[in-house]
Amino acid sequence: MPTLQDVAERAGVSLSAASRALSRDQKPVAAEKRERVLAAARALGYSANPLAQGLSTRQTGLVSIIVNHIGDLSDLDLFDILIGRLQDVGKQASIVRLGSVKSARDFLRGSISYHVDAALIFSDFIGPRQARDFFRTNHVIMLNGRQDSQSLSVQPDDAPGIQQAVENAARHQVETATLITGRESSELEKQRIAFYRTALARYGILVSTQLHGDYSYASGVTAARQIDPRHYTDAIFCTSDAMAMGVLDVLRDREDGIIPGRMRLYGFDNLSLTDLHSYPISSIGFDKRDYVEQVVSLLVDPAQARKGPRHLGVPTRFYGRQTG
Amino acid sequence: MPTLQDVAERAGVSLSAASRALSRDQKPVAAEKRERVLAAARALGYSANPLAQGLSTRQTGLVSIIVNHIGDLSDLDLFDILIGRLQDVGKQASIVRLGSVKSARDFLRGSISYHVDAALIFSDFIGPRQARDFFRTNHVIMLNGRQDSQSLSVQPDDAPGIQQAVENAARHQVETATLITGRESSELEKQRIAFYRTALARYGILVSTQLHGDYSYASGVTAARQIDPRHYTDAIFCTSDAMAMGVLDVLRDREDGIIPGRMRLYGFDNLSLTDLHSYPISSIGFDKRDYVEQVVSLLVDPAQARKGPRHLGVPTRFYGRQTG
DNA sequence: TTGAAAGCGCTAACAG
DNA sequence: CTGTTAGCGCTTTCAA
Repeated sequence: MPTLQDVAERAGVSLSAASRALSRDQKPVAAEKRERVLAAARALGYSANPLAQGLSTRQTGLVSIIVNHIGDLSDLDLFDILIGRLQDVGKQASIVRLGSVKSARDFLRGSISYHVDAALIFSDFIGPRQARDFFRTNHVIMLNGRQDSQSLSVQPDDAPGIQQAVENAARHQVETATLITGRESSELEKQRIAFYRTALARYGILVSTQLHGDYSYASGVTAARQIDPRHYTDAIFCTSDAMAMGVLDVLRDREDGIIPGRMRLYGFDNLSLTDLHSYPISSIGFDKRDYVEQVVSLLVDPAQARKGPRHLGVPTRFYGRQTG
Repeated sequence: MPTLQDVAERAGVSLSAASRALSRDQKPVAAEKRERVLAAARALGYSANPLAQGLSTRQTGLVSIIVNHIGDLSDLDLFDILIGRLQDVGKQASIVRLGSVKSARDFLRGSISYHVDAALIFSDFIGPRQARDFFRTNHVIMLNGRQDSQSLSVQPDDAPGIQQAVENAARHQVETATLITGRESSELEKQRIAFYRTALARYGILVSTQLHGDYSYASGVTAARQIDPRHYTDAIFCTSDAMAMGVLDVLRDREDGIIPGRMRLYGFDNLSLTDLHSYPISSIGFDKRDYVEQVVSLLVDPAQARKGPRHLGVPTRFYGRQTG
């Protein structure tokens, strides 16, 4: 592998001149010299060693994405866009799956993830304080809904989407609703439930039942089976599309049937799976590209990020499909 | 951040002694000295800088996963297991999404991915020769079905699963079948189609039609709409589950109905989505954990890998569900 | 066993 | 603008 030294020699310049010529920011180099260096680099097939660069500059070009595990359907669409955009701005994505790790801190400390330019925290195992302790970079972006005054974060604003969904229900004469939620341990989920209840109350819709799941398809199936058919309800609001899918499949099997007409079903996340003909579930979600842009904006200009608003929001909206 | 220097000073030993004491392989150090070093490291909360280590050892602990894009449903289950196992063996996964990159080579050269311990090629944009050119490591594992005598690879063996699926069809008196395939530009797909045709011929099942899709749900829908209802067929074999899902949704809407009874439907990939009640599609697939173990086995012991068989296989099998 | 010292490849002060 | 030089933090000879 050719080194910068080789390039410098071939171009007949000093090491530092070569370094400056190849630097991505404008450094003082005679135009003619720069040309010779670039030519030499090209001829040799030179490419800088990022490890050596990182050792000097403390920048690795790596961004860690910290998740519990992947396969949560709701994340997939997002990650593809996110990783693509990271690459656009010259960053590499490294995925850390905390689910299979005993101690997150020890694991991270030993790995290159400790030295990333930024860490994007999706895992709800990690709070803002821990996150700062877990990474050498002070550039941590909380995306799990947890945050404090020091941290940076991007968060969907659930209120508008929920408001729109409930308004849609009201417009269709819904009078009583069932709420199927996820883990109430999460602050985010608590807040979300509050939004639903407020919006429903505003339109005079009665919450007849509230059931708990864990966001998964299976838990949606379980919850739906608990709904007493004699206990009338006009609409079911789920805090994840996966649960709504489970609910839909159970309701289809029941003789009293469902949609459209008898009952309305609303999901959450706006998964691309809801485009499948068998799961035409009305949902609530945010624009993924918009969200990713917010994240990237915090990433590309750390200084700016520290001055501007630290907590960015992305509005959700209602996506109507057959079930709502 | 404490450095090795700090640890050495605190322990009252030389830099190199500290290095040896902390090394993961057995290096000659007096037992008592080692203890002091370890204690000092613990006290200081020391953790080695992987960049500096990498600069010396040329090992980064990073493994690149090269894909076209993520979101191909068939990969998701696999990646979760893969990333988890990589972490188990002390490697970090970095995902490179080629879809959004103009020149793969230039992109990789400039990034830390060029210096990874190993590269796992899922993207079918890259052949074995290019792969060797694209990474500094000679440790490239082809997982896209492309390979040559020099490369390492892991590949599902499609034959047994296809054989079993066709046998299942034959046992249920299937006499004519429709084949819905993906891009025939791929060698892998060509071979797969050959397996289907051979197996079908063996049982005297006639292939009445062959249609082309691109593995996606949408293309399955399109293909299914092209099937002439008057043109009788007992079974449809799709080379992806996503296409089979599209087919199923179209057939459901048709008055002549489908499954069970009239027609059998077989997918490919054994997606976890086929566990959804609405898509109970019989499929063909391999054991994901088994597959990942093969990959990891090539990874952990490079020397061994170079001696043993370079091309590892994982058998597929038939997974019966409602449609088959 | 041990420690001094020479790198690994690059960047950034610093003095011209 | 330029070249010299001192690191970045760690591993690994090499003599002792």
